[in-house]
Amino acid sequence: MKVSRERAAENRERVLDVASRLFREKGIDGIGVANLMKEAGLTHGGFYGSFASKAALAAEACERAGEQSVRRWRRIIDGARERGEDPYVALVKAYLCVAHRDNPGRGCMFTTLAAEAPRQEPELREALNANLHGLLELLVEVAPGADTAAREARAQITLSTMVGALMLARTMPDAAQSENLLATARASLIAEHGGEVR
Amino acid sequence: MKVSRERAAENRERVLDVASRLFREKGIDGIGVANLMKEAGLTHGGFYGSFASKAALAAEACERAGEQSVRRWRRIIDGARERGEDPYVALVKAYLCVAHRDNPGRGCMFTTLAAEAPRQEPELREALNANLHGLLELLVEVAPGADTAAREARAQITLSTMVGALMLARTMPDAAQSENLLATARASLIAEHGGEVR
DNA sequence: ATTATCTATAGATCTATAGATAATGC
DNA sequence: ATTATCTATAGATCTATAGATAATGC
Repeated sequence: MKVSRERAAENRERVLDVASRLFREKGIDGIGVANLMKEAGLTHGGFYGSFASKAALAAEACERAGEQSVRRWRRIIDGARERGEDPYVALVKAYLCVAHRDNPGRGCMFTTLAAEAPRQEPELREALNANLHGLLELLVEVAPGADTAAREARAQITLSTMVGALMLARTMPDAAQSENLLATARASLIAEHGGEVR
Repeated sequence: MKVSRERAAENRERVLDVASRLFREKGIDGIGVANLMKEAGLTHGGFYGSFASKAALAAEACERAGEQSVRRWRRIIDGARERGEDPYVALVKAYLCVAHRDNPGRGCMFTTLAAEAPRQEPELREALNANLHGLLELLVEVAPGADTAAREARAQITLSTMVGALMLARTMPDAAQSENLLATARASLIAEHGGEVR
């Protein structure tokens, strides 16, 4: 049951897309090649025609997830500017929301894969590091602060707070408490806007 | 080769201690019962005399890690007060340091196990939630803020920032950048002390 | 006699590969 | 003829259990 070259390329893309979601949802050790391929509508053995190994797929899936993440942040920034809104506030609101908390498979890699990254291949760790610098760069562009140094510091702190708050919000079984934590972090980061706390 | 009842209890404790370290270092799926027992100086089969299952061990190891973490924070707070230092500042400095970054096996569970907790048994998730509330309680006690509500908010934000910053610091392969991020987060949280930013 | 621990193994799962199959693309 | 995908399987590893062993503790 061979398919056209074009269809084969589509299949490879679909495997990558499924992998980037399932690795975030279940962890890299939490999903096997066979089940991953089944989810993409293909069989186990076909995998090794498109990828050298599971580790190579994981690294490529993380690269892709990181690039998508940066593009998404870019769109949020541009969209906010077009509407005359503050892009920093828009980013914080988009990150610290219930939909992001409840969809780890499509969300920020740091909250789902950073803890296991040190045990993975260098290529995967590099993908995470590239994503980290990509997001920090965008944050420096929009973060409040008098000079570049202040904005760089603000970017690091904001990303740290957002990553931590999302993870803690996912830890809380009580929905009201979880939403309260998200709201508190959101309010605090947005209050920093303009460089002073009211 | 049977051992005394007392020695058997010691052995069980050692397995728990090894597990609480190795699970944090390698993830719960990252270390098997056989290797874990070998690390504790026992054989694979002996495990099931002390624990009902690997999942039961994981939950108990997390409970223990959480309790140790809370006791450690308590000691830092009490020690700082005895020396006339600010306990909030002492906690932030102890958490956001290079030694903690480089020793995930003995450090905060949220940075190592929170991402895989949703896929584990309810008992383990409950252990993480209990730890979260235990640490927040201590932070509310020492955090800056005019009233209880302000201190509760400050506690949630500080813990979020610390957890996120430690994870991002572990992601950076460049040691100088990583230490810079830790220092920035530390300075920012400590600057909040007293309730205002200078 | 009881029981903590050991050896050995069943059964499941996982990554990767070998060889077969059948449709594409020259 | 080439090649994308499939079936089948090798070899490793993992959890859990069964039965043996030997020291403890009545």
